[in-house]
Amino acid sequence: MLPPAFYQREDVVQIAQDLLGKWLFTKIGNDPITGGVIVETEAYAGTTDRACHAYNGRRTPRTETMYHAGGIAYVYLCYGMHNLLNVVTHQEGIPHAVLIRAIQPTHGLDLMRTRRARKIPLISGPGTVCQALGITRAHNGLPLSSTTLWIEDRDTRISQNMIQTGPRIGVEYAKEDALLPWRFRTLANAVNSL
DNA sequence: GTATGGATCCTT
DNA sequence: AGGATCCATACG
Repeated sequence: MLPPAFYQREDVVQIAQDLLGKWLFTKIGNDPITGGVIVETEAYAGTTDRACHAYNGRRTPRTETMYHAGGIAYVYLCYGMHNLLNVVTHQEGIPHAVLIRAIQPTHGLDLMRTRRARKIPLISGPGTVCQALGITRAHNGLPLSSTTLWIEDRDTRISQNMIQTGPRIGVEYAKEDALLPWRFRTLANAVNSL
């Protein structure tokens, strides 16, 4: 389990990179454990980031979760049909978050296949991650140290030169902030050698 | 109260 | 390239 201090650091862009190689798990009800290694993330930097839901201090029932202290899940519905999982970071009152975009599955593959009704060599895309792991808005606000949803550090190392950087997906409306290189993903060969 | 569009995914 | 699908938000 990662300590609160990991999530509560100031630099959400750094945390987004540090989350690569961490292990994300869920245990929903009586289902077996499902999970895998985080291989793609995006940073969302609060009130000054046009792509962030909390841009310009927007504070609504939905965004409220991001204003909590780092170390909990922010789950919201996107495009009317997809749950998206974020890791809340920074201190209370600062609405930073990291979107989990993809995992390399390791645990509970059969169940994840059932949930997705599809093949899962690598679970790519934030909507499909939640689908495979059974994450819904019911998990919004849950600590990432809970027994239902948690992140572990298993000393999996992703070296800096195995991380690819680029602009975030689907945020064209964010004008100049859409160009920020705040999307991070591990190269395929780094993933295969896990 | 209504209108608008989205941190997506899948099929054509 | 486009349709699905509906909540969250902004506005009046």
